[in-house]
Amino acid sequence: MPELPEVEHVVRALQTAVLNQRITAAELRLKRTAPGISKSRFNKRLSGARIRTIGRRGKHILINLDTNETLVVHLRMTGKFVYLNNEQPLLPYSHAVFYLENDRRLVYCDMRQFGRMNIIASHRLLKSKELRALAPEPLSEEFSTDYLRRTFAGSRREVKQILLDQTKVLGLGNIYAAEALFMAGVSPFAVAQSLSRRRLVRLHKAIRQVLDEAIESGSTLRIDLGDGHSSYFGTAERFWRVYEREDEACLKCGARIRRVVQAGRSTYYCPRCQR
DNA sequence: ACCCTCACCTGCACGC
DNA sequence: TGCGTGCAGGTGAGGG
Repeated sequence: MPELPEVEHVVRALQTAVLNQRITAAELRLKRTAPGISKSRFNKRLSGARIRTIGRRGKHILINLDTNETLVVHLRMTGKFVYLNNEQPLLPYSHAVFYLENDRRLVYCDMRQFGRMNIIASHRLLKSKELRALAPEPLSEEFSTDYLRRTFAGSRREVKQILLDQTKVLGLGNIYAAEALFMAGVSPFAVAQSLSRRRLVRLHKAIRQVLDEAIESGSTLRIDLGDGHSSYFGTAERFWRVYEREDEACLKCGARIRRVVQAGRSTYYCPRCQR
C-alpha cells in the first residue's frame, strides 16, 4: 500500500513498538525478500543487534542497529509489519520474523513478495544502491520550486511519469501523483519541460500539501500495542479527491472524471480542470 | 542519459 | 460454480 505518508506511519508505529529492543534472533523464511544475502548470514548479522533508531528515506524504512549496520526495508506493494505476542500464530506470507527480548515478534508479511530488505553498513547508507539516486525529501527545504523547475527543464516526459520517478520527485506513488496533479489543476499528460512557471509553483505546493495532509490525517490513526491483539501498521482508511473516481463528478467543476492507462498504470483526472 | 516496456507475485472482482 | 481477464498504493532489468 505504501507511498511516502504510509511509510512515515509505519516508521512511527515501529518507533513506538520496537525502539531500543534487542533482536534475540532473526529468521528469514523467504530468500527472495533479502536477495543480496544468504538466509543464514541475514539471521546472523541481525541476531543480538539492538534497534537504536528508526527512520525513513523516501519509501525506504531504515532500522539502525547498534552493530553499525542498517536494515533497509522497502514494502513495495503489499509489505507489512505485524507485531505479535508470543501466543499469536504467524499469518500467511510471513517472510521474516524478528524475535525481540520482550518476548514479542516483529513479523514482516508480504502477499505479493515484492518487498525487499538489505543490511548495509550505516556509514555507507547514502552511497548504497538503494538510496544514492533518490531525489531530495519532498518535505525538506531542498525540494524547492526551483529544484522542480531545474528537474523538469529539458524533460519531454509527461508530468505524471516524472512525478512517479523517485530520482526526480521523491515519495509520490500512483495515488498521490494523481491527487497532486488534480489539486494543482495540471494535466497528467502535460510535458514536464513545457509547464508554465505558475503551474510549476502550483504543482510544487500541491505535492507538499497532499503529502502533509496524508501524514497528518494518519496521526489520528489508532494503533493498539500491548493489549494482546495484533496490530497492523499503516492501514489508514482514505478518501481520494480524484483517484478511483472514474465516472464520478469532479469535486471542483462537476465534469466526469476519466481513467486512462498511462505507462501501464491507471491515471485518474478531470478533463476540464486539469489542462 | 534518458525513457519505455515488461517482469516480478498473489488475490480479487467481474463477466460469460 | 468455474474459468478467463484485468487490475492492484512499486520498482528494476533490459533494450532502443
